[in-house]
Amino acid sequence: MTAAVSARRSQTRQRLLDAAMEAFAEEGFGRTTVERLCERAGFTRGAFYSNFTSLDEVFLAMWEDRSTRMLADVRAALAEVSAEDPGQALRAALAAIPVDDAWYRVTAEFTAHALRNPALRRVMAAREQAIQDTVLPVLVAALARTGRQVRDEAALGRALVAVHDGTAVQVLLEPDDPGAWARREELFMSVLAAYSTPGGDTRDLDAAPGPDAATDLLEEPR
Amino acid sequence: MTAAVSARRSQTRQRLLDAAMEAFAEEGFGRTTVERLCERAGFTRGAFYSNFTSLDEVFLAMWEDRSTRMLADVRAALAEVSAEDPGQALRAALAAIPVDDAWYRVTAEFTAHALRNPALRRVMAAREQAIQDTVLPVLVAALARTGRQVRDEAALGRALVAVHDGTAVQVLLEPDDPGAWARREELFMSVLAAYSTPGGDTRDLDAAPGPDAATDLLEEPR
DNA sequence: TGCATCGGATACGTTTTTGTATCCGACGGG
DNA sequence: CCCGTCGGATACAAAAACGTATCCGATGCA
Repeated sequence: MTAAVSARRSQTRQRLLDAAMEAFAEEGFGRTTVERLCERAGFTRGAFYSNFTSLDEVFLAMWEDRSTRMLADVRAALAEVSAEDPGQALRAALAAIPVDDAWYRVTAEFTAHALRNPALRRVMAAREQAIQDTVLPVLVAALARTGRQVRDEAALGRALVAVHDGTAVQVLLEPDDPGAWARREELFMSVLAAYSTPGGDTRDLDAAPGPDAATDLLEEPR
Repeated sequence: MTAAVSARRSQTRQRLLDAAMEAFAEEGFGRTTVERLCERAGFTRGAFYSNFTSLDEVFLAMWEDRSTRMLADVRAALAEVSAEDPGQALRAALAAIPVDDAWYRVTAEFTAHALRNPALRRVMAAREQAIQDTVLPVLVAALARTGRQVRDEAALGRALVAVHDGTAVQVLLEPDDPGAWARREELFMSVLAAYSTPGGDTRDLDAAPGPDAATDLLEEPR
């Protein structure tokens, strides 16, 4: 009964979600119409309204679907290389979080959308937290293996996400610039270095080098 | 003749552009209709089609208008504090480039749009370059005054822009988190420190500390 | 084999949005 | 003071998008 029939249902639902991803990426969320979305999926509007109630709903469902899948990929990729050095661990994480044209377009619009909707804001914040929770432990462990200690994991996590987002646009906006990728990695490494200290042991925190030290240095020219 | 009459014209044009900014920010570019845009501006569609040919055109014109204005603000703000230390110079620049909710929404969508349109991509790239050209000299000078030298200005410029973009979202997405702003500044300072070396003189570049050093350090655990 | 259910298609009327073609009033020149 | 031009409003027709109400076929169960 519900076994095969519901399988069919979730199949069409998925096809609709996939079509949504395509459509939103190519035409933009706002300019996408229910009709054209259904054309892509090979269904009629009837199917759509049977599975969803609005484009907004699909947007959210699709974004969650995709980013959940992506997070799983990252987890899987990191599980394998977790025993290497920080540079390699970071590169593995970067490789697993693809800098994808289409996905970036969609996420950019979703972000804009989320900035207008508190509920969506929370969804995005939670997702970012999940990404940090996945990536940080591996990175911290790899750093520790080289005798480096992270002082403020939360700050490092946020910094890495910010750098990822910021550099991803640059890379995508200038696909011809070959140096873009190198600069991106360079920045990542710098941040990793700046937010960790060489000491395996916890020395006096206030005196330790790191971001705070940099701030102090720059604040008071001497 | 054309003096007062064209003044009137450019006035309404500007009011339309301002209304576009509002509308795109609140409703999103895609969901904005010519009609509603005109309502905000207090005109009819007639006025719109007399000044523009499509929403896309307005989008571009409006974005260029706003970002040009913003760049002028930055220039003005930096002209005043250029004699201070790097920290203050950076903060001045950050203050002049406002992290504005509405503007961010619009820019996010514009970016997504630009990723689909080569011409717009070039517009955005040029704008980023202009921002870097405005901010970097001041920053480099301020750093030099404290005896610090920037090794790769282009790389630093890109890094700063990336960090700005990346942290701006975070700050906006979590307006309640008081630590967000502090973390943002911390990251900026770290980058500034990582991309400059303490030597006022140019030593052997390959041996100097900095991003490359960090990369090397992390790549080969020892 | 017949029946009930469920997923999706079809068909329909309605509302929005669009773009243009035409009109009106104001302002500048003679 | 009258005329021409220009900016914007009005009016109109066409098209697009919507959401629902209804129908049809397939699948699962008795």
